[in-house]
Amino acid sequence: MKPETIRTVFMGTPEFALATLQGLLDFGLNLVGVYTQPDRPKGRGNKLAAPPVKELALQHQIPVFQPLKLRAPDAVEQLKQLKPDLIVVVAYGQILPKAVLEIPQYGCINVHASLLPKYRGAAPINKAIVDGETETGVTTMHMDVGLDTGDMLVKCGLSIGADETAGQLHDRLALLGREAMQETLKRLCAGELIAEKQDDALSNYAPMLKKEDGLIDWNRSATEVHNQVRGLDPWPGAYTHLGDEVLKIAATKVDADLSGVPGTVLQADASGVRVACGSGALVIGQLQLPGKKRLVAADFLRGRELPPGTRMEF
RNA sequence: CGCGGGAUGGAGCAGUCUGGUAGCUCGUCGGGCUCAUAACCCGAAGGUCGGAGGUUCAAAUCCUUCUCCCGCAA
Repeated sequence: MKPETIRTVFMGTPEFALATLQGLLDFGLNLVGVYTQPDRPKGRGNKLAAPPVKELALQHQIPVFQPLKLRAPDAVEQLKQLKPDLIVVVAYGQILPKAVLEIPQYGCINVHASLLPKYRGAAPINKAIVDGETETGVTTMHMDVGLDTGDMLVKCGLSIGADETAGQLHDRLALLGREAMQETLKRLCAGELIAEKQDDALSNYAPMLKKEDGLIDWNRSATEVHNQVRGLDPWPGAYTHLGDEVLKIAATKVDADLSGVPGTVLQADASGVRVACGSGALVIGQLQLPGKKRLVAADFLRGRELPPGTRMEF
C-alpha cells in the first residue's frame, strides 16, 4: 500500500500537532483535509487568532475545516464527503463521536504524549513532571469512544531531565510524536500494524490544567515544589504571594541542606532566592511580578529587596 | 472596542497625585587600601525621562495620540 493512495484527514490544533502534520506531509500521504478548532479570541485585546495547525495547512493548500462542534450532523456529513481512508488526530481539542470514528476504513489514529495507559487526558506532559516521573514518551493508538483508551500501536520513550520544564519536554515529545506516527504509518502500509490493549488497572488521568494548579504550597517538600514549578512552566506557571501581589517563579533548584519555617526567605543573592519548604529549600532563579518581565534573581533584587525572614503567603 | 500594569544613563527600580536644575541599588572606567578579593574607601563617565503633538514662564510630572512589553480573563 502506497502512502499517496491513502486519503487522509488530519485533526489537530496547537503547536504540539505541527510536527506530526509535517511528518504526514513528508511521508507523502494524500492529505484531503485538516480539521482544527475555530479561530478564537486570544491574548491581550482578545484578537482573533488562527490555530498553528491552520497556518501550516494553508501554506500547503490543504482545505481547512473548523467546525464548532464536530459531533453536529452536518459536520459529520461534511467529513464523510472527503471519503477519508484514515484520520490522524493530535491534540485536536474535541471528542470524536462514534459516527466519526467509523468513517475511515483504517480507523482514527491518535498520538498521545505519554506512555499509555499512564497519563491519559489533557495534560500528560505537565503531570508527568509534576509527579516527578523520570521517564515518559508518546504512544500512538487506534481511537475508540473512551478518552485515550484505544488499542496501542507504537510507543517511543525518553527520559525526563532533572530540571527539565514542561515547555522543553513538550518540544521534545512533539518531535518524538512525529517519529512514532511515521513508524505507525510505515507499519500500516506494510500491513504489519499490531494493536495492543491497554491495561486499565495501570491507567491514571492527567486532567486539564487550571490556573490555581500553579499556587505553591510551601509545606510540601522542596522537590515537590520544584517539580510543580517546572511542570507548569511556561504555562500556567507556578506562583505565590508577596504581600498582596502575585509572584510568579521559575528556574528553580532544590537545596536539601537548608531548612526553616515553610514559605520564609532564608537567603537572597545573585545565586537565587532561597525559600524554606516543608523539607529542604527551593532556590528560585527567576521571579516575576505583575506587569513586569521575568527577571533573574540578581536583577530582581536590585529593584526589590527580599531580606531573610520575608514571608511568602500561600 | 474584554480588564489592568509598565516604558526613566548598561541592568533593576524610585520620582509622576501636590509641574520648577535626575535619585537609589548595581554595573562600567580610574585611583586607594589589602597577601588577596566578587569586600571596603575615593572619584569619573554615561540619560533628548519610549515616539509625536498640545497646555504652561517652566513638563519625567498635566492633556491627546501612537508604538512596544507584561499580568489577569479567555
